Amino acid sequence: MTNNMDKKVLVAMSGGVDSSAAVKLLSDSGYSCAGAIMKLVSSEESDAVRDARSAANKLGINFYAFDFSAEFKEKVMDSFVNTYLSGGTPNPCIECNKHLKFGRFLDKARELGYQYIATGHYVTKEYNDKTGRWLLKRAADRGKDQSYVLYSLTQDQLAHTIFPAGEKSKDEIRSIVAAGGLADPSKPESQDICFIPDGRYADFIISRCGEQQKGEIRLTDGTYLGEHKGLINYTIGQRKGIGISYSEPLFVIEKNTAENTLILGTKDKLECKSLIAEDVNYIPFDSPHKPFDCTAQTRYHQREAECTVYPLENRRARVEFHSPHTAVSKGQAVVFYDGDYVIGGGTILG
RNA sequence: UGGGAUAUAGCCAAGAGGUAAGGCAACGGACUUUGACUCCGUCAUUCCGAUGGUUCGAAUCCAUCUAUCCCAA
Repeated sequence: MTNNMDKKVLVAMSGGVDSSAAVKLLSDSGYSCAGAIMKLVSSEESDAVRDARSAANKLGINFYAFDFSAEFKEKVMDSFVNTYLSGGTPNPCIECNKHLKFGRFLDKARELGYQYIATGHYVTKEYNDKTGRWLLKRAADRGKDQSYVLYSLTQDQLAHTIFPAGEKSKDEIRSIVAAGGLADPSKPESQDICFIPDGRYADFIISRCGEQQKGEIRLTDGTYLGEHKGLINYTIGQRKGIGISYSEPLFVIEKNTAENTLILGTKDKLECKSLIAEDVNYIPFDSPHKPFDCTAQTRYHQREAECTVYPLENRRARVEFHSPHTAVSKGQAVVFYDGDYVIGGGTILG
C-alpha cells in the first residue's frame, strides 16, 4: 500500500457512480489522487461538472475541469454525423475513448505531472512478464464488462491507466459510493449518446445537415413495400420503427446509399460469413504475421462468435466467421477475444 | 348492367352455431456509456361490410343490400 504513495493518478470523473468509486478505491490503496472532468459537449458548467466537483471535494482531492469540447466536436460528433451520412452506424463511445479519454486526457494528465490516469470503466488489465506487454481483460463483473469499447488502447495508454472498477461488481461499487456519500448510488446507468440526451440522434443529424431524403423501402426480392424517412434513421438488423407490416418480422438488411433505398428481409437474410475491418489495433502483439483463430463480437452486448482473422495491408483485416454471423453493421466495431483477453479490434468496413 | 368469389382490428390472417387464434405494425416497459437486437406487457367494452331473419345462442345458417375482385362480354 505504501509503495503507491508516490504514484500520482488523475482520475477521469464523470460525476457518476463508477468514477467516484474509482477515486475512493485508489485513495484507499495509497495512490495520490486528483480528479478531473472533461467538458465535452459544451464548455459550460453542467450538472455533471458540479456532481464531479462535489464528489472530489468530499474526497478531499484536487479537481480540474478540462475543456475538450473542440476536440470532441471534431473527433466524435463530426465523425458520428459523417458515418451516418455515408450509410454506416457509428459508435461514438469508442471514438471518444480513443481520442479523448485515453488521448487528450492522458496528455493533459502528463502535462500536469501525473504518471497515471484512471477511469471508471469495468475492465481489467494485466502485465505479461514474458512478452513485456500489457493485456486487456474483461471485467470481473462480466455483465458490466466494457472491454468492447476499449479495444483501441495502445501499450502506452494501457501502461498508464488504472481501472479500479474492473475488479468489482456494480453492487460493490454502489456501496462504496453510498458509504462515502460521494454520489447518488441510485444514479441510473448512463445511456443514450452523451451529446444527444433525448436519444433522437436522427434529429441531431438533421439539425446539422438538413432534412434527409426519403426513399423507397424494398424487400430483398425487389418488392416495393413503402417509403423510408431517410437512411440515417435505420441500421442493419433493425426491426422496430420501420412501419412496414408483413406476415413475419422484417429486418433492415441493407442501406443502399447509391439509390437511397432501404432493403428489408427476413432474419435469415441478415447472416454473413465475413467482414473487412480497418484501423485494426492489436493488444498482445504489434501485428500478427499470420491468420489466427479467436472469437469476436461485432456489437456491444453480443455473444462471441468463432472466427479466423486474416491480417491485411494498411491495418486492415478480414474476419471470417466459422458459422454465419448475423447483422454485421458498417461503422460498428469488431473486437477479438481469446477467452477473457482482448486481442484487438477494428472498425467494420462492410 | 350475365356467371363466380370475397368481405374479421392499421396490415395479413385463423375461425367453419356456443360466446373473436396468431403474425406484422403500433404503444409502454426491462435491458444498455453507440445505433440496434432481445425480453416482458398492452392492443376487435355484442359494430366480425350493412340490414333483417332462423336459433336458447351466430363471425359462423338464410335473405336482401353495399363494396371489391375474377371470368365471360
